[in-house]
Amino acid sequence: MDNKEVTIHDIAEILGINSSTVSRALNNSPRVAQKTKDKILKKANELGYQRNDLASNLRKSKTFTLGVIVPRISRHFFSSAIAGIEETAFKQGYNVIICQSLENLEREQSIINTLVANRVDGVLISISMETENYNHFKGLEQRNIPFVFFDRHCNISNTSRVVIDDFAAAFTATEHLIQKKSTEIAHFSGPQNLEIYKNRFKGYKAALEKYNIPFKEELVITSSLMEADGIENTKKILSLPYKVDGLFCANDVVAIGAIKYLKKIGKKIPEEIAIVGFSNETISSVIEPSLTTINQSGFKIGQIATNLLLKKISNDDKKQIHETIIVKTNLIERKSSLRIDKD
Amino acid sequence: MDNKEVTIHDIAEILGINSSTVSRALNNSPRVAQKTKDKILKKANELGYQRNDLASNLRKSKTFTLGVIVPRISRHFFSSAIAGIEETAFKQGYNVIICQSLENLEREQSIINTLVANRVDGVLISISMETENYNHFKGLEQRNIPFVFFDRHCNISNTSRVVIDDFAAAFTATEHLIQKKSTEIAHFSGPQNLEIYKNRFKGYKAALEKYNIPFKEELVITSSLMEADGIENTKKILSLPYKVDGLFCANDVVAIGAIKYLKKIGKKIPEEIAIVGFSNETISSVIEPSLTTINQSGFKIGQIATNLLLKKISNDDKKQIHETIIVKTNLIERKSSLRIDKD
DNA sequence: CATCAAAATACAATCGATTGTATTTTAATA
DNA sequence: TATTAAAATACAATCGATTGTATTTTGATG
Repeated sequence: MDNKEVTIHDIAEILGINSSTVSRALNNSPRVAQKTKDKILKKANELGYQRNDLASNLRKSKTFTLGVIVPRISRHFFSSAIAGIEETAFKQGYNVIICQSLENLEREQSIINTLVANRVDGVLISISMETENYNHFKGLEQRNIPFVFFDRHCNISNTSRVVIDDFAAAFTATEHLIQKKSTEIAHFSGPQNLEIYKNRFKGYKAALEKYNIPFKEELVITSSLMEADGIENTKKILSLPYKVDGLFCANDVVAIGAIKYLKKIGKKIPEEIAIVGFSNETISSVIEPSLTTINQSGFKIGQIATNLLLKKISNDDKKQIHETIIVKTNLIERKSSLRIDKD
Repeated sequence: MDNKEVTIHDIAEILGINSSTVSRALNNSPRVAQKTKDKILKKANELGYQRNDLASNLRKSKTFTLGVIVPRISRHFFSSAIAGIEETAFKQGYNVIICQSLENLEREQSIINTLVANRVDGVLISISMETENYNHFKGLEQRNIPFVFFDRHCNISNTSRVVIDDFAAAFTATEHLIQKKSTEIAHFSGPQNLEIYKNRFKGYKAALEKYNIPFKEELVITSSLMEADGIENTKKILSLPYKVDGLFCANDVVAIGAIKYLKKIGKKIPEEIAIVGFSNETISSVIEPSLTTINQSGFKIGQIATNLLLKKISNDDKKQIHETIIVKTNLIERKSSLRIDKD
């Protein structure tokens, strides 16, 4: 009836043996006789014993816990990545602490502090849109806590990352619009401190160049890529003195904002303007017209990143090996870019 | 350069003082002179000291951590609830560990074990579809770990819960279909071990009764409420020898499956069949026709549940107070039930 | 039955921070 | 300067489990 928790010492005392034997028995050590093990296990169950991981982890200085930091869990890409991370981690006996930065640098830093304070064995990170300084990651490095970036990485040297080829994917997306006869192609880009958006922008630009389409500054709009931004950005490109007939968005959410607004004002998609997004959110196949987009498997990226991290954790060598793994993407062609070829 | 972590003992030794003073200084205790505090803080920063929460929590037997168990984080309702939970918890200095049961009882049990082993101060739970036995919750009770159910609760006596009035909401939804001139109304229900689905079913039935519409067993189909179930269930009701002209779904996901299938085979929504869902997923306002649904504020429910839990945690009295808080819902009328009244 | 290696168990230090109590230092007062 | 209360700091036990080493027990062998 009392509030006190059952410890191995309680079990030891009741059975008249030493707590070290109880500990070893509960961990199924070969140093304890089977008969004793049985006795201890029985009593432990009887008392509802549950190991105190705080004490255990403290002693072992090992938590079998990974921290995961994502901008927000509600994004399809990230929740799939988390699924992949958890699956891989659980299989190898690791637990996962999921944290969302909500695109906020301060929160990202504070999360890292908490994870360090709780002595996680490693961290998987996809950085926030605000993240421009990398001191908090250096902190992890100094403390010898291995970490791996996935998707939204940053350009520190000597880090491991699992990413997609944003440049190539953006190139493909833009090329697709060109092939669908778009000639004035706008691009809704994200914060330029993030490598992924920088690279998507570069891919867009490179595709234009390949097809000798002049690059126009005013066709590129940088924003936080929220749905509301999609609406605002769209208004801007529609106010240009010429007709924009293609749009490549750095994510699906901003593309969906654009589609909603364009539909509202009666613009025909894809006839008047063809649109390609990025990420393949759940909603993208449902909206009408359905959104052509770059598909990146969050699940697979999560799995690969976790395996890489676990490898780093188990690698006792002082010198960390740093790897960059690039995961394939593909273009899913849907109705938002499906122009009937007129030739 | 060495791997060892900096502890208060290291700081103490360097400064030639006792570690207890260092501890008190870092916790800003009034028992330490300001001059000493400054000295200690400076040295701590210099060495990159970061408290070991494992040790601290062990000593204090308090973690300032809440566990949250949801079926899956990708559901809009749950990710909003988590947002509400985190906001409330952080404000009061608590951290949150998010866990997903993936609708799996075994995982739910294992998560609870992990949370107990890590000595969380309290748990917020929305149970899985498989959850039929409640022993793992009793375990929490025995260990004096306060917990609060939200949304998907279970009918154990003496527990706290934050829920919606599923009966009333379902009644409203069904009544709405009746007012829109539906007479043969099907219902896609979920596992009957969950109170919420039982109550939604009861609300559906009660509405039929009020309007003297005969209840038909074959119009109610129970499933896991996934999108694929929506398709299968729809096939079944379409194969009936009479025409079903209304459909009330116990969640949006199954409703979306139904809409997709009905569209595919060319059935007109809402003209031939009017549909109402439940939960107001993000996708529901985007699909065409947009889905009429019951809106439940996950964020608010999360906030309220957390406040209740924190109240229970800080309440040192042995006897726990158990409360049931009911949060309001509302019907959002969209196109899937928008029949032009013909009178 | 003595011997001895192997098996089983006990002892005690340890992980790093906290905290009640004891001791020392400080500074104010007579 | 002696006295003393208050302020500051030191000491040591503690949280609960783990683990290297020491000791005891067991049982097989000559």
